[in-house]
Amino acid sequence: MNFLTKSNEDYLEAILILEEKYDRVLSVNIAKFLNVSKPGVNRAMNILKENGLIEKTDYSEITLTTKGRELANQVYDKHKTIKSFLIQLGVSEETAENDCCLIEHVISNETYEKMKLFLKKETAN
Amino acid sequence: MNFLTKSNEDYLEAILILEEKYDRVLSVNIAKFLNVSKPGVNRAMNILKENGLIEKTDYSEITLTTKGRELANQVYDKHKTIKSFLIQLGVSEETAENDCCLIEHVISNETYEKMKLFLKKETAN
DNA sequence: ACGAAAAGTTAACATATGTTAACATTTTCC
DNA sequence: GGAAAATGTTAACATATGTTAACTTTTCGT
Repeated sequence: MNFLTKSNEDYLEAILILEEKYDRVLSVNIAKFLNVSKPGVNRAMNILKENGLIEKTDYSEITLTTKGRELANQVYDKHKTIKSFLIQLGVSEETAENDCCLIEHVISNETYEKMKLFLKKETAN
Repeated sequence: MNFLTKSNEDYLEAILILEEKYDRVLSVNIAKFLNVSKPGVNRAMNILKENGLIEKTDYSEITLTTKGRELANQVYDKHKTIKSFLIQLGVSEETAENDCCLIEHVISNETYEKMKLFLKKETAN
């Protein structure tokens, strides 16, 4: 799907989620949201920036570029779809949330498509 | 489920699979099977040995201990169940094989149980 | 506006995992 | 039995990712 590592995909996704929730996104918010250290966030932001996915200067807040927002949305959509799929399977909301974070990084597009198909069928009833 | 990393779980599983197929398991077979280098196998074997999961001396073949075999079977069972689940979902055999290798390392027990339940229901028809 | 608190950065370190190159040992086969 | 091939090991390196400690910059409150 893209050129980011799992970890950086998570950072990117977190920015989108936090942006929807608050007016601006600070490193410290990402750190708290993902339960990682501030230097961890800092390094990830540099990588996202190098890849043209966010805009940021030293000590500034973080904003998604158009490209970054698109990619983040793709990742987040996948996240939400897999979560719904797991819930449909009978998994609890909490576990679904945890597991989908991990599954979203490893499954093929084919499996992802089949999950969407399954959801469509089940929801039709 | 256990104390091994994903990677070492893969190495352990590979030993079980190769053991079923051939009379004895050599490092080079594992390297070919997993598509990794010989030093990679060597290091992993040392870790498995330290954890009492395999028996091996320098330059010797590799055998699973009772504990190692049990754990390998647990991992492999999970592998096979997830693969069946994906195939039941409509995923191709090849993709199912690839994806289950990755999924098996990340899903919770709860999700795993739901997959088994789903399979049981579907197979009942 | 200034000092304290909060946030961000940098440097140094740790671990997991993969690699290649070089070397050691074992196996195979004439 | 000895040389060549196969296999195994070690060392050195690379990358991804997380950490803590120390420092810098910004923000906030009075």
